[in-house]
Amino acid sequence: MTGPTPAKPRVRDAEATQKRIMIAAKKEFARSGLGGSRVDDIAERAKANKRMIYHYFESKELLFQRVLEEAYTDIRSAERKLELDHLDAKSALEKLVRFTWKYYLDNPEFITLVNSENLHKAKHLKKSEVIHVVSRRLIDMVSGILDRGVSEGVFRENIDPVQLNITIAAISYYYLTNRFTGSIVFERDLMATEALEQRIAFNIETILRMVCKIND
Amino acid sequence: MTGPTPAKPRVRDAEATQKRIMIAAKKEFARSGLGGSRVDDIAERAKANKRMIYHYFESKELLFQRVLEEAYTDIRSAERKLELDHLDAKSALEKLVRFTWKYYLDNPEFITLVNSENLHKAKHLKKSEVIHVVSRRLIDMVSGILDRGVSEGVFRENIDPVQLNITIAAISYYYLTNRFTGSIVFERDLMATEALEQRIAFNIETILRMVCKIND
DNA sequence: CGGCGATGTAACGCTTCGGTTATTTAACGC
DNA sequence: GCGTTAAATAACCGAAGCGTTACATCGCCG
Repeated sequence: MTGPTPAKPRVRDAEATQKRIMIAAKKEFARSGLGGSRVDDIAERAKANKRMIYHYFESKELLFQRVLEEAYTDIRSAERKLELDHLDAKSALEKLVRFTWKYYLDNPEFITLVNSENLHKAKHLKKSEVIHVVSRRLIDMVSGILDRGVSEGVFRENIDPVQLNITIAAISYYYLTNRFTGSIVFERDLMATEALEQRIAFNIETILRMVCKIND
Repeated sequence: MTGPTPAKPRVRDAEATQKRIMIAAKKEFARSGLGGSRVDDIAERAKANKRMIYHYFESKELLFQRVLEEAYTDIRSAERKLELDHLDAKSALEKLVRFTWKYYLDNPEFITLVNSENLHKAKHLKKSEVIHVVSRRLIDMVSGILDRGVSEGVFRENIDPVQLNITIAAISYYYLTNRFTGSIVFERDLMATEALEQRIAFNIETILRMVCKIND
């Protein structure tokens, strides 16, 4: 990707400018949503000119679509790198739950982008081509773990992989996206270190008790 | 509140106007978020004048705060009307899970308002006085059910009522707030009647398996 | 080395939006 | 009925905000 001439410093670099715009846009969209973000702010943050945004991305909405697509392909690609196949089913599932939690925690912009997209009834994601390919692989992964768990005799039968997938995401996603109102409603700092540790432990237990035949 | 003269029809009715503004604002804020909503649109929808909004509510933000507060007191008051005390612990918990699901389903604006507030880091809810009172009652309610379940010998001990509360909300909330992107990612209509029935069943099972000592 | 497309800058235009001012009109006590 | 106060309207203002236009400059290839 860096090309055959990495030593040659280019003053004008189309690729680098686009990347800076994407990174800046992701941050801005995550901070303020699609409607709340300002194109001028994105340009400034990207150390680029507003004209460049329209040159490379055509419109604010198309830029948002690109950012959103990248966010989805990024998380799906990280999931695939987990290499869960060589683990026993229970360990694989626990690792997936842990991964999901940590990914949301480390990449809070993913959550905000998805929230913003749902406020717009997924009109941008609808136009995306790649989304189906990467999504199917995730479902297949969970489906595979479930099947393996049944063969091993540790998981219950006939669990819908989609429902499980949604639940794994839900228990981490909700906690983190609503951390501000949640900290007020429940009168405790949900982002304190011990609170976070307590939550991931609770989440693992929730999922394992859901799928496992026997619970200690 | 209606006063001693309910039969007398008043052309100018401060109370009614304020109520119309609140209802209109709730719809608009739910549809577009705080940033995406337009004060003019709220005024039009309320069949009032923009000046009236500023007269009664001072600013767009304070109007949002009032709408948000009302949304919270509404759901908490509905929860209290459930009368779960006379039920056995397991039935009470199942009823609460069903209620939460149905409430989010019937009042989608609650979810969008909370999302919008979290995008703003709960700056409006922070200023609210009533929120703590109504929230504490919810936690006490779940805490009571858990205690009763332990006495009855059906629930496990030492389950954190706050974590359980969060999880009950999460598994319904996430499914519904992300129904648009979810329907694309999972390639099925998450809002189809059978899909909704499947989900509530899955959610009840998730919660009961989490707290119950023995699962069939 | 010269021209041409790709990369970049700056300033502007037209609309929208939150909030205000000026003005009108209904209700109600006296 | 009449004057005062509260309720309501409409026209307006300044600031943003998205997107464009006009203009400059770099790099590359013939």
